[in-house]
Amino acid sequence: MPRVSAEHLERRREQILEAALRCFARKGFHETSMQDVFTESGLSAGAVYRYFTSKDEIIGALLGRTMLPLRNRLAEIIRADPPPVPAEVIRGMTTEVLARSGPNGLLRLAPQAWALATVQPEAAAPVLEAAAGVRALWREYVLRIRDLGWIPADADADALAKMLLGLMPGFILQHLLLGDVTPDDFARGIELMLPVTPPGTAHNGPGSIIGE
Amino acid sequence: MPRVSAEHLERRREQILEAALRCFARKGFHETSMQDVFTESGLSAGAVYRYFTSKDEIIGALLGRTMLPLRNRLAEIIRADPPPVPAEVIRGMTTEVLARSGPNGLLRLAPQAWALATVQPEAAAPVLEAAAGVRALWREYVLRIRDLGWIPADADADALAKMLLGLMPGFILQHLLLGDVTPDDFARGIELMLPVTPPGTAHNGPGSIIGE
Amino acid sequence: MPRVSAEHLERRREQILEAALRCFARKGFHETSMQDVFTESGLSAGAVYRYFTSKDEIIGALLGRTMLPLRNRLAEIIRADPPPVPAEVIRGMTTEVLARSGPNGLLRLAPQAWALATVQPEAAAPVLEAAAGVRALWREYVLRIRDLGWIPADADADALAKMLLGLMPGFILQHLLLGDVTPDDFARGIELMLPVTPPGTAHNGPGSIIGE
Amino acid sequence: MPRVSAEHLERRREQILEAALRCFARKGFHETSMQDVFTESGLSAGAVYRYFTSKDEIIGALLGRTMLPLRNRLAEIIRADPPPVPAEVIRGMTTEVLARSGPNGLLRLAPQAWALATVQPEAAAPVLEAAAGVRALWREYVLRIRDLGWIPADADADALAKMLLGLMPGFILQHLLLGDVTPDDFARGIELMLPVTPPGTAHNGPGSIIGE
DNA sequence: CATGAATGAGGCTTCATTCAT
DNA sequence: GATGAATGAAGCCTCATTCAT
Repeated sequence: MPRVSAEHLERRREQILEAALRCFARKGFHETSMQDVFTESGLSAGAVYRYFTSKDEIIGALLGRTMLPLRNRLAEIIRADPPPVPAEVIRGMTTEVLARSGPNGLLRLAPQAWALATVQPEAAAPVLEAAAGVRALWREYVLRIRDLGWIPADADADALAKMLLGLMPGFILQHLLLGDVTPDDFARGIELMLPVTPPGTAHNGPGSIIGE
Repeated sequence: MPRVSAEHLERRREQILEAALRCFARKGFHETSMQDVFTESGLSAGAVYRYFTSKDEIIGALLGRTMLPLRNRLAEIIRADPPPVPAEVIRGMTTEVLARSGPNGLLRLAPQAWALATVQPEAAAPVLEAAAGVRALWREYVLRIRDLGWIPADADADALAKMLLGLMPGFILQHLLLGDVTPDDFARGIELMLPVTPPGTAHNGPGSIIGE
Repeated sequence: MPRVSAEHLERRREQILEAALRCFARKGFHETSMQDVFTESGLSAGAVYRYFTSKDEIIGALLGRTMLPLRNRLAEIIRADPPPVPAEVIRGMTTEVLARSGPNGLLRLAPQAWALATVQPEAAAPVLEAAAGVRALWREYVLRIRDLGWIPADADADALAKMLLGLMPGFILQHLLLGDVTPDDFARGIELMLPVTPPGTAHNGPGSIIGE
Repeated sequence: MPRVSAEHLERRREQILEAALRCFARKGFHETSMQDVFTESGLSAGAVYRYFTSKDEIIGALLGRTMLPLRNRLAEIIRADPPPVPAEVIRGMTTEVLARSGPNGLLRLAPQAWALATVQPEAAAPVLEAAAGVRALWREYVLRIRDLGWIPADADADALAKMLLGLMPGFILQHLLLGDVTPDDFARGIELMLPVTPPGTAHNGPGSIIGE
């Protein structure tokens, strides 16, 4: 019964990863013991080790996913036609951050993923990949609105992509640590800084993409 | 060697803190053992524990300082008269990041500090304080240039401060992890987004503050 | 070897406790390292710590038992019908001391238990309880022989119980330290001091006065 | 200046021993660190180590003294002429125990001394010596009252001495641990057990020796 | 497949003692 | 003589991982 096994295997892995995510979000990678994961997942040590060969593998499996919700959301947002103005993209992204920062939210792991990547070359790979992927999307967006003439034709797309990407950690951290930032704060900030108005549209350009 | 000066004591604390910083920057808080710190500092276990009562206390002493170079630099930059344009402030800050990200650079600890604060309430205090302090400086800057008429009089100073503060983690991370961002990238990005031209000045406004 | 019986668990606890007892009897609580206990028990550190959360808990588990053999023996002795004369009770108790003072004898721990209780409030509880329990038995015995008319009806049962209880530490210490006391010594001493003869048995009834 | 030096030396030693006694009485030998002794004595590490070569030496110096007050008192009491009756001797001794069980009282160390002697051959010597000395005094007393005809001429002096000596640890422990025994309790107990009435004297024989 | 008891290296910290000043 | 900073061995305990059942 290969299919059933594979399914079962996958389901178990998910069960473990979700339990581990809750633990890690609560206590951090190092303060979480495997015992915590066993307890949270309701599985035994042997069971968990049947699906993952080590704690690091569990962390690794989670590491790559950390930025996934943001990446997916960004892809979705910027590929709308016509594309939203920058402020709306930012609003969409920050709203996503809020939605994914709960006890089960992958984004809770983001700061830990960054810290780990800073210090463990082998842990860095999935994080770097994710970052590069998000950055590529920002670049795609910048190119698109540059083509649309919303920003100067000689605007440095790479530099702008780096900066826009760079906005997200700051929002995540301020949300997680200070808890007093809203999507509106960043959206308004961007609006002020990059007050794009698509030619021939009303003052606010395309409508909000939130909940779209 | 008894009866030493208070100065000597302070120097020892610094010696330990610097050694610990190097270790932590290299391996992270958790992967660094106290033995590593003893070795790196050239002191014995007993000596180190004469000055700090625990590993956590060493981490704590470092945590509060992590953002200090940025904070000091920002204060220095924004209080120039006349104040630099945003792009130049950003250039100054990002340049500072580069300067303080070496093996002894406190900023190497920033991501770990964030991660820790996310997960350990008692470690969070110094980090939050530091963040609040830097944000207050950004706010001060925004108010100043708003008063100067460089940005609209109805600009939301708080929101803008949050966004500008939010730029720094993104730069730090991209520098530490991807290593391919330059002060120029962010400065140009900002210039594009917030192309302030102080009334009555030449195109580029106040000169670069780098190296000032 | 998972899924073992509760009985197995209990046996392991006993195994550890017995090993610890041997160590403690030999070297004392403080001079015994946990490593000693691991070695003596033939278990690993992790195994021992699965059953006891700390060295103090092991000591505590032993502390309460220290006086148990004496308490049980005393209960057994005094509840005989008719009760033995005081000298015989003392002989029985001191004989028990001798029997339980070997390398595995709980009584070897008694002096350490007393010393610890003297100095660590949290360790005192089980010791005090045990002492109170034994004293209550002595009081029960005194009341019983008073009712039988072996001692004066106005004899202070509490005072006498305190004194009889007080005899045991002195025997234990002299046995453990000087090694030259026998049950006979104390039995004869008591016989001389409290020469009870149940009425109708011999010519010397209770309350007979020495030197008369 | 040899005399001054010797005096000074002795005074310092006493200062240290008294401080150590307070510490040991409070926390026990092992829980007391040398640092505690430095602090309590107001001396530096170097100073203390000038007068004692090790912690064990300090403990040893105290160990021998532990029973000294009892021994001295017993000698004083039993050598009165005529000797007090047993109940009064016991009353005198237990009263002494009460007087020497305060925070500076050497008797506070007795249980620890016994425990240590039980386990460390080299620490046992002074304790055994002290015990033997006190026992010899009891024997002397027994012989004396036997000669006076207060107890049967064929009474086993050694056995009785062992038993009387054996009473003291029991009183000390009950006082230190349970705190509810009085000299009266033991005196009355003994009176009941060994109601000596010196021939030709009033009911109570020689008066109380307390405070004599 | 699952269980969970067992392993043991390694982490943090204490503390008696020394010795340069 | 006095000081107290420094030493470093050794202690207690945790925890990722394995494997007999």
